[in-house]
Amino acid sequence: MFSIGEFSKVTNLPVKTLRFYHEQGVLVPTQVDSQTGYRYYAEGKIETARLIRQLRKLDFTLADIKEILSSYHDGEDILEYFERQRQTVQLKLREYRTISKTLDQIISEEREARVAMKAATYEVEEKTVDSMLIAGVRMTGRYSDCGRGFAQIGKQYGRYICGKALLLQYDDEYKEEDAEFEACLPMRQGAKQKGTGTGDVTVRELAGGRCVSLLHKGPYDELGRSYGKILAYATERGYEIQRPTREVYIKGPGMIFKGNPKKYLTEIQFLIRE
Amino acid sequence: MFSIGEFSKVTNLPVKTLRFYHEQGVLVPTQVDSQTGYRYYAEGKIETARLIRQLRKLDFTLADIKEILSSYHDGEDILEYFERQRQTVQLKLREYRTISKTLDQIISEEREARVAMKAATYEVEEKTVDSMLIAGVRMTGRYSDCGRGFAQIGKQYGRYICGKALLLQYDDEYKEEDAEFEACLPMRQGAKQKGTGTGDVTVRELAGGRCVSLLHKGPYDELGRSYGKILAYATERGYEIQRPTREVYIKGPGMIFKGNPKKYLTEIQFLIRE
DNA sequence: GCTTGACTCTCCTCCTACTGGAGGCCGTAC
DNA sequence: GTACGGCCTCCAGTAGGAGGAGAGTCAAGC
Repeated sequence: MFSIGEFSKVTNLPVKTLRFYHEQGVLVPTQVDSQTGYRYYAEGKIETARLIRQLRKLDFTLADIKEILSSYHDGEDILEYFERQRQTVQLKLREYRTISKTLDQIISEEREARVAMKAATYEVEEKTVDSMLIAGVRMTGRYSDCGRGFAQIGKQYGRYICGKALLLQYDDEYKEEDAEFEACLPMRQGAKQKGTGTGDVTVRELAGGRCVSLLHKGPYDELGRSYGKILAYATERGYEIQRPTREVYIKGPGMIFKGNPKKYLTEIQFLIRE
Repeated sequence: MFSIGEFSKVTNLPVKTLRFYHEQGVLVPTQVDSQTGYRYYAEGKIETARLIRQLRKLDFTLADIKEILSSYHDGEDILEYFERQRQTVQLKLREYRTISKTLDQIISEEREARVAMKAATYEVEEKTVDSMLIAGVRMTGRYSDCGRGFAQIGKQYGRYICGKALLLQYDDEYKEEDAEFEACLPMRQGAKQKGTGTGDVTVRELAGGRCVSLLHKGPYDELGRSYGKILAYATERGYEIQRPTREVYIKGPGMIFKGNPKKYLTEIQFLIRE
């Protein structure tokens, strides 16, 4: 017979835990001195303790363990317990996988935005953009409603998204109310048109080409100034601007944080005919 | 201003939870009626509530959320919180992955054993065994000490194990005390000799071939009877038995459960020269 | 002004699997 | 005599709520 302290050393279970297991009826001492209340464990209990430790490592609850220990003598229903446990664990696993992915995405987005912020000159530049696969929703109304479009794409093609949101503007002039635009998200290869073609989300290749580009830092209602600047640049050089023009949301109100509008970063792109 | 019930509907947070968040100082109502104690939330709190929900979905603790919410106004330390959180989540993810794997392994072993139990005829059979890659520990002593050998292999090559444990017996006769045997575990391709060759664990190909085989059901100390049976069969047919002979532990005392010795299943294999 | 039913309040307990600590009993060694 | 180690019970706390009791409050209908 072991005293609780000795048994604790033998089984690697803390004394507190042994007392707790006794209270819960999971691992009952062989004998309890009715005078002193001292617990004594027979040698055979070591095996039970080992078993409990193993099952706890597999994240079984104490209630399950108690059941397993009692039904264990009978027969072979053990497999069922393990299968149920596997289900439980798989569930948690999936949860954490999702969380981990989301966290990774947020972190890398934030990092990219930070790099872009550092490298930005806020001067008009000329560069080449590649063509890319996009999913887009054509809308008419206020620009501020574009969020609904992004949400719709996210819902249908969420797992294909592979870059920053952009907006295609089809109007020749600035319109407050009935603007024609398209909310777009870049897609990974493999994204395919899903809808029946009721005109909601279309997946297609967006052509690239030579363009003038300007980074705008600040809230969206100050975009006008930057548009003036880039337009002046293009006109000065006699560039012919192709519709639709593009806005790329390098850093805006994210999924989690709305962030500070003064730190929003938007790239304006005018594709030009050469 | 919303009452707690209205705010609950707007934010999809249970009333209980809102009260709890108030108590914890995470989401404090805009105003509390000092007479009635009624909580009232301004519209601006909806955004905060949404943010808290998102962060909870990412498994941040309430304490973290409280900190994030307060430091959020200042600036950009947010990334650090997310990185720490990712670490935490990765840890849990790894834990559950390990558990899930172990559970899968136990379940499939148990299933296999059950199938073997059903299909078993307990008659001597002739069959062909394939050659396989094994890790083995040569030992001298009692058979019952073989557990130490398996443990040693498990420690060094645990992740390569891909089948049932087996025992090679090098003696010509049955020995109680100074038996010569080797505890072996089948290895996946890719397992390579690790040790410096002090003679502990060796990894090598174990040749296959034609053999006579008998399934023994019951405790190990009753193996003798089955050995008698298979030996009689081989002698009768004039087969020449090759050393070492083999025992394959189809079902024995598992990692978790010792199980009922009466249900242990062991295959005896005698390779024969043709 | 009164009643009724829906809301809301505080306070308590419960969940899991322990951990930490206070205060006290028992036996032994010095 | 006392210091020490081992053991006991009981209480509190952890994270993030859920469930419920009993009492007060609000708004609408009569």
